[in-house]
Amino acid sequence: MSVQERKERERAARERLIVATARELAEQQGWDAVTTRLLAERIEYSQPVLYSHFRGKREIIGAVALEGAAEMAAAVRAAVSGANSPRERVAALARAYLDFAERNPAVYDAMFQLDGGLAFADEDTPAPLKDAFAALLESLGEVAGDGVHPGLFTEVFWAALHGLATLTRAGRLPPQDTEPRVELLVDRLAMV
Amino acid sequence: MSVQERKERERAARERLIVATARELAEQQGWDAVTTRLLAERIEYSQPVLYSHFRGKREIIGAVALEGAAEMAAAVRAAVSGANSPRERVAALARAYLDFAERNPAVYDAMFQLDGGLAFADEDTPAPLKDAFAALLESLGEVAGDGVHPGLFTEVFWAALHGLATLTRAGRLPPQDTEPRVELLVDRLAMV
DNA sequence: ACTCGATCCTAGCACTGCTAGACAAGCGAG
DNA sequence: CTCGCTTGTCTAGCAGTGCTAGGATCGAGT
Repeated sequence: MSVQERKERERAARERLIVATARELAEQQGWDAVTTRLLAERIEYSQPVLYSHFRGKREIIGAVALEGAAEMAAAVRAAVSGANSPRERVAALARAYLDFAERNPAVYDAMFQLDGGLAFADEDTPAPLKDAFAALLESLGEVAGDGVHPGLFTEVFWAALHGLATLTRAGRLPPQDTEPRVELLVDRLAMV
Repeated sequence: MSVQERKERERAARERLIVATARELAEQQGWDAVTTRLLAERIEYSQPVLYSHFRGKREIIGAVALEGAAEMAAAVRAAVSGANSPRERVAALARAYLDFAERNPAVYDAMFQLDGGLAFADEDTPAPLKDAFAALLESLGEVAGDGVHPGLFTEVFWAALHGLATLTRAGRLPPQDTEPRVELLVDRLAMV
């Protein structure tokens, strides 16, 4: 069975290569440039190979989104761990979130803007997505305030961050005032 | 010159027909279904006619977005006018905003999600967009709180609403808890 | 060494946004 | 009333998209 195991390993490696290449291409030239043809050429295989790994382009986007969710969760947790007061934890979380969105715009798009065919806020939501939300909940739950459901508070805070991230990146908000916006958001929403 | 005037009138009418049909089609079947072919068929002209009115599909989306911005501004102002306390004004504004996004998802997408080729937060931003932001500013500026720039406060509040609207509609947030989310947002952010 | 199944690629389909060039309709001039 | 000409419209087609059927090829197990 060693042969089969090797093939499966190689296959898994190729799948990772597809996802990594798609992500790289999207970050460099935007998701519009991630055509199945160009992606196939970059991984040095023909188009149909992509479809032996994924149902279609949507699933490739979804795979990038899952990868991004795991990274974002880690980034948020790392940022939070360096702060000691609840106020600083929330501020660090907000900055880490917006920073991630700014540095990985294509991944952020894959997660929230594009259709990756992923289920959200559901029982069959993929684990990385649930965990990313959990990472937010861990720090935000403690500042929800009396009588406010931590989950609900996290949703609202997250929505505010998401709004700032998308509107800024789409040119709807001038980018220079990000820091005061974060300050305002944290000061008002979090009960410290 | 009467002949030319008539022609210009007819041409303007056809342009309105294009925008209205695109919007209708998008609301019914989503923007993916708004292909230039189908749109042309619906208005009972051939494809190139579309390109004699707009540079391309982007500009058609942009036209829908401008129409939507005007309507949203009106909806917000109408909702606000019925409330007397600042607290109620802000709450009414928030509900009107989210209500508009929910009832006109395709228009909302044209405004904020899709690329309509419009300039934002810029000097050559089209008037309807500036006015829509002004409509928000009128009611939100008064509850910004001491020492907080009204424009900055409006941006943050708007971003929060935008986040709630998009995440809810994309299935990222369960739709039933919209009202408590609005309550939380208004209670915390607005200084009344 | 050979068979046969897994794996991959070539070629192509239906569709997209967009455009060149042929064609017809309707205007103003004689 | 007729004739040229501008203006407007349509047919046909291009290049590119996601996706797939079917044949070629390669390699593992007998």
